[in-house]
Amino acid sequence: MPEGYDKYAFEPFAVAVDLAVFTVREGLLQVLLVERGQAPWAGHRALPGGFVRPAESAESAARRELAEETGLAGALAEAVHLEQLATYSAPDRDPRMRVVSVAYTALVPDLPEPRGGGDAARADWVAPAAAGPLAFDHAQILADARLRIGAKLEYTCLATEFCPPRFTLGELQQVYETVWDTRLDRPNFRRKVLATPGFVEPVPGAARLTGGRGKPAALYRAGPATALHPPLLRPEGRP
Amino acid sequence: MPEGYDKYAFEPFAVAVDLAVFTVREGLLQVLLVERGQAPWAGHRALPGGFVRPAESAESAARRELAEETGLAGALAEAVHLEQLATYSAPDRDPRMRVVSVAYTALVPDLPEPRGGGDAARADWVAPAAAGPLAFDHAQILADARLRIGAKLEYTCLATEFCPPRFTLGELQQVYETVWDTRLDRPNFRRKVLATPGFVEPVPGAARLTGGRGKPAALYRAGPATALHPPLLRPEGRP
DNA sequence: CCAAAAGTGTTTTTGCTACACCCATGC
DNA sequence: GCATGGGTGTAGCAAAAACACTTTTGG
Repeated sequence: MPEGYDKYAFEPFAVAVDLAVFTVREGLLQVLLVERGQAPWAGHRALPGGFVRPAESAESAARRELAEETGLAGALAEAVHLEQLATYSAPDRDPRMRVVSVAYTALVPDLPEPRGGGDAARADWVAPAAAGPLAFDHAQILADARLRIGAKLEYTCLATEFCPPRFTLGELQQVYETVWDTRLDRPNFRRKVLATPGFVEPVPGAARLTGGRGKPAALYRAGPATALHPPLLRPEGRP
Repeated sequence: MPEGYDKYAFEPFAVAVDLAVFTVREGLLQVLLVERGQAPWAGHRALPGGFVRPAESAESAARRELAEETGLAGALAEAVHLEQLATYSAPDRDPRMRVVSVAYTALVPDLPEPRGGGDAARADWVAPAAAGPLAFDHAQILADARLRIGAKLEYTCLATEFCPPRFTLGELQQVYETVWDTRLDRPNFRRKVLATPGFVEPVPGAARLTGGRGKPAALYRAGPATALHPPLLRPEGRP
């Protein structure tokens, strides 16, 4: 680009962010979706998102939108795991103008009801299978995000992001079982998790909690580790 | 965005692609870099790249730039492994205007000399450590790309992308050793690779080849598999 | 007492590591 | 012959799968 380049010479690009915010609720992996009130794709569900402002990065925009859509307070919103997924740039993905969208994946624990914020009518937790046709290329983004999460559970400590600050190993196992849609052997799962230094730490004050009937479970919190060595492979070769 | 939104109201964004093209040459992992002839960052090396045109996607732009910079013919350029890495969007990453860059990673076998094409003076293969300070945030992009490649060798069949169409298991092992900067046990490596269905296939016509002295090695080609189950973990916990 | 969920122990199997060893070629 | 790189065999160890079993709660 030469010095005297005219930055207004071309049809301009807009840069947006789209968010795939996941949680585990009622034994299902659910995603936060908004209902579009206006054309195009009026009446369809869509991923929450918005445009990147002139002075902010895509990551900042994503975190701002996340706070708006989930209604989380600032300090809480900053603790949420947010990760860039991919960028979608097909020339015709938005009929209004050329929009390049940077998609992010966020993982949150089971929150109180989401607040519909910003320009979107309301935001709801929906199981991806029951979402119906999505606006734009959001079905593709959602599918990519789902694949990525499943893969990352294998070799990172990401699963704890779905859990509240204090959780039981049973809850953690349910996260894996929900995301992978498999059953895991409890004794073996337990050993694997506890054998990985820094994955989870026991809460020292002998605290316990019961999820109904059954023996009370010990409480853990997320540890400082971020990677899982060796990985926790999902059973895949077996029926 | 309301219907009557003025697409020219804001300072426009430009969308670019940057390419981290890797190869394994002379026992080193090398990357394709161009030398910048003009400000900003004149005289510094940079990743090859360019702007996304109004009618193309970022992926198309990346493939176009790849063909231009490497001088590969069309059919060959399409076979090259090209993968989106991440998008870099810090507001001040380019002093001229707001540029959001979608970075791609490409893996190519040891090619004949690269051709300097397009607006860049010339392109050269350089070992990342010997590249000197890079323009813009390209050092960050390069570091991210390097990490990603190392990780992907563990659980994908990507290593074959560094090899010519017909290769020996010794060459494949050298790819791993070069990227990971470790030594691997030949018998065990061999077994792992051959035990993974679809990773490599023997070239049936008992073809062989010698890289100098020593026993001639059997030739293989890349198989249809794309993932590695179980993964080929790099020795990391051991001295 | 029974069901349900947490937690412990044990056996079997698998896969990986680390070597030792043979084969074919150039010098 | 000998150095060099390709290819095969094998013993030992360690992790993981499968499953039996005990513990502690609610009804």
